[in-house]
Amino acid sequence: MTTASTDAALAILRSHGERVTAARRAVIEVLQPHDHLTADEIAARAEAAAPGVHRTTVYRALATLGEIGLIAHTHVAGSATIYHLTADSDADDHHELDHAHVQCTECGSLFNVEDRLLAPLADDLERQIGFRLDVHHAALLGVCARCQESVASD
Amino acid sequence: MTTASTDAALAILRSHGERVTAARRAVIEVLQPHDHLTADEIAARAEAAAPGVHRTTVYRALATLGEIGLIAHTHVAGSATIYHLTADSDADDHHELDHAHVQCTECGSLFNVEDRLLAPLADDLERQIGFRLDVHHAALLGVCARCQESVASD
DNA sequence: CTGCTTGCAAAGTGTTTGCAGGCCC
DNA sequence: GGGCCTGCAAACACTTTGCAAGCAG
Repeated sequence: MTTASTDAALAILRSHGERVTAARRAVIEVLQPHDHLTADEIAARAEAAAPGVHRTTVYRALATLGEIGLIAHTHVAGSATIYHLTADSDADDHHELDHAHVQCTECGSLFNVEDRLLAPLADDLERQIGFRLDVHHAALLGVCARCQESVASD
Repeated sequence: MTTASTDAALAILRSHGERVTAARRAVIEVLQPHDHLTADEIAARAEAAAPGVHRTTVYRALATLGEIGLIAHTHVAGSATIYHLTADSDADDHHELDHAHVQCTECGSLFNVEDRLLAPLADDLERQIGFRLDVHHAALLGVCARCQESVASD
């Protein structure tokens, strides 16, 4: 399950003139089953596939893979950025539909929002100020259903 | 220009059982003319009104004023949170319409987006998953018109 | 072999916390 | 005066950078 799509991703890596290393392979493999991991979580789990991978290396691998477009990241308010594979990186494409993230400022939970819901907004922005919105790049904030009884803060 | 609305804000502060101090007054005054300041920028400018105000104190003042609802903040990707007064805090209410922020991942520029554009999305989220969106709380990311010729990164 | 990648250490942001003293009410 | 606020120092979480050694191609 991992190997097939991982190899596809590595092939893309190579085709961009980048070297295939244990660290980069580990990062991709770790992201396969888990979509919302922080750099530290990735580093921790990568230990299994590539003992000794340093957090620094994970950050650098994430940057490289991100430039190529194999992975993307989402900024979440007040805590670590989360990373995920893009559809491109997954040969099997058994991926769920692309989605944006909304985060509850109370409990921190992340929810997925279908891109479709954000399309009208993106269109408006493009038309009005020429701004090309990337709906995946930052989490939208608010309060989830479960937390709406409690008071608000951050 | 500052004094009138500042006093109104301070009255609200007092009415919440909080003490009115030089540091808190300075934070409010500094935010009056400038809407998008980071904690550090606020601390730097507050020096004028209240010499010696420490960054730490600014953070604590911002937290307190935020809990009361006099100010709000917006998380921007990869850099410092920006703070602004809320409509409540401004007696004169000569405020521009409330707006959300979109940020260019290339040049870092911030743009305002009328809340109106985000209303349909907020409604959808509320209906579908009971999530109450706070459109002001995090900046949306994308690429501005001027930067769209260049390549992308972050 | 050439030089892209890595590991380590250290620095860099942005923000928070512990504690003693100071000021608002 | 009592206790909330402040200043200072230090710690904190996350991320980046410099440099010598290592491995991919």
